[in-house]
Amino acid sequence: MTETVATPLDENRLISERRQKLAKLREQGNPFPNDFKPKDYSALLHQKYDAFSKEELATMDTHAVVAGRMMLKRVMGKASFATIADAKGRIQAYISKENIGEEAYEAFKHSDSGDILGISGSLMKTKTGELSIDAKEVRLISKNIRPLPEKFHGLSDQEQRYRQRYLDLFMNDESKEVFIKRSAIIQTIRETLVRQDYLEVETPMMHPIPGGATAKPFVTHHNALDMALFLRVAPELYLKRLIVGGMNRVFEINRNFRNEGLSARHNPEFTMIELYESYADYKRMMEITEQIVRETAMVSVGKLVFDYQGKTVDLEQPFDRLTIVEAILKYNPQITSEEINDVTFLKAEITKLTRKAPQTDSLAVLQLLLFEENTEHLLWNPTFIMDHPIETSPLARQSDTNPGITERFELFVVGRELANGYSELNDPEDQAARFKQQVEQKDAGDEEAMHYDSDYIRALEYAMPPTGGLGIGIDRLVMLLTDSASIRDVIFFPHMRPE
RNA sequence: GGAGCGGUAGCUCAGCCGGUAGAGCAGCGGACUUUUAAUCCGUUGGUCGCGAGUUCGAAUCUCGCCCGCUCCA
Repeated sequence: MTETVATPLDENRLISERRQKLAKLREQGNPFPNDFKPKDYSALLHQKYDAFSKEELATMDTHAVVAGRMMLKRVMGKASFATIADAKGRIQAYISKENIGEEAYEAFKHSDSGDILGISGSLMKTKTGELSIDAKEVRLISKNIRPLPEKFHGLSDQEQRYRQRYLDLFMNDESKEVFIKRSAIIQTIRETLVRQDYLEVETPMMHPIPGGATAKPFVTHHNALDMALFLRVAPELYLKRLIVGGMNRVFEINRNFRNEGLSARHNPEFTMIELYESYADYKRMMEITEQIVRETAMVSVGKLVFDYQGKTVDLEQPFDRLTIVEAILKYNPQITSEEINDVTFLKAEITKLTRKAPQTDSLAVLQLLLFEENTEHLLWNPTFIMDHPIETSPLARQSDTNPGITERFELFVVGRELANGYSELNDPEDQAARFKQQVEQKDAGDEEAMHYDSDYIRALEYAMPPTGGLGIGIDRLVMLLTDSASIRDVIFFPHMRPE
């Protein structure tokens, strides 16, 4: 397309050798032709023909046409073997001078690993029984001018795997497998919800008022309107406007953006599913969470009891349901039921663990802080934690029986938060008061506190049906179900500092 | 933000009690018509992450910076 050669990133001798080869190929024709149409996938050929013997194959009509990247090449004089990788696997090609002609064979000998080749011929078995295409035609489809990583050890440099994901994908089958599973997991969630009469929707990614989660947003600027816009930290407030509008069951699978640090569990943009169901509550949301986790596990792992990072996770048993207080007591037997309700004790304990004194006197908030410090990381098998304090749950409905507590849960698996759900707050006056509290916190210097969203209050004033809402971190779910240690292993292009 | 580990040929790695860089694979040339990381012979290839310092001499020691990984906040 373009004639100008951009500054090469890392031009070296091996590349310039191949550029010369490419120049020669250009003299003989187009090294990037687009008239070769593969008709077969390697994996399907294996499925179809692996069972036949060498002799049976010889009598059958087995013509096949494949295209793919040459991963390995073994030249032995007048005959060669090449391993061709296509989208669904690998197949070996037997390429002999006798069958493809002197000129084509010479050209093949000068091909490089990483070249994309088109091969047609009939299926045969070698004397060791490997199904191979006995090539009648071998064509260069697309010339590779960069040397491939080592054929035995492959590409193992983590940094390069993330920065050059395409290399990782064709060099490491396990990596490709993770992303295929990721897609299947998302597809399964869609199907599960659509089957239950949910509608998939899209709401703005750019918000004039950031909201829906306590998090620091990214800011950008709209030139024509000359105003600040925030990349969304959550779609929640827009999805609930749709509930007000009478869309009974909605979900959205999309990106959220949070302006915080990077880690093995955090990428600045990450994928969440949020769903809202009218006339449901947080208990129904716990049920649907269990259903989604189990169905996606069956699709990607194939079973409900499996290992994550060398330790068994059991998704088969009903997920444990504990209040924050129950969880602390269960996992910290040295703490008594008197101490757990003693503000002075809680403050001292938290100060000991975090080396700084908590800024609150609220019993429920102190219990939550202690939970985060000494219990959260211990919750290996799936556990719903319930009864979150009203102060830290500004969008959740207050308990009818337990003032100061909301009808909320978080699901923890392998020591990490995986999902968060609640009965939604649909009382516009209560919501307005909660927003005001958030604004006070923001004014006091809390960068993560929410803004007052008067348009959202207006929406609630038109009456929102009682609603259950749920958010599941897709990246973390995929990590769990693909045994991935880092979020970077389940995101194609994780955020990296510039090279 | 802090601590630890790492960055050496295209890739995977060795060398690190200082003496001016090595292997395997890949590449190039040659032999070879059933290989499987093919084999055999020959051969090319390096700002040792970047910058300063110590030293007669630094991949190696010291300091600063950059990038990555892990853990912690």
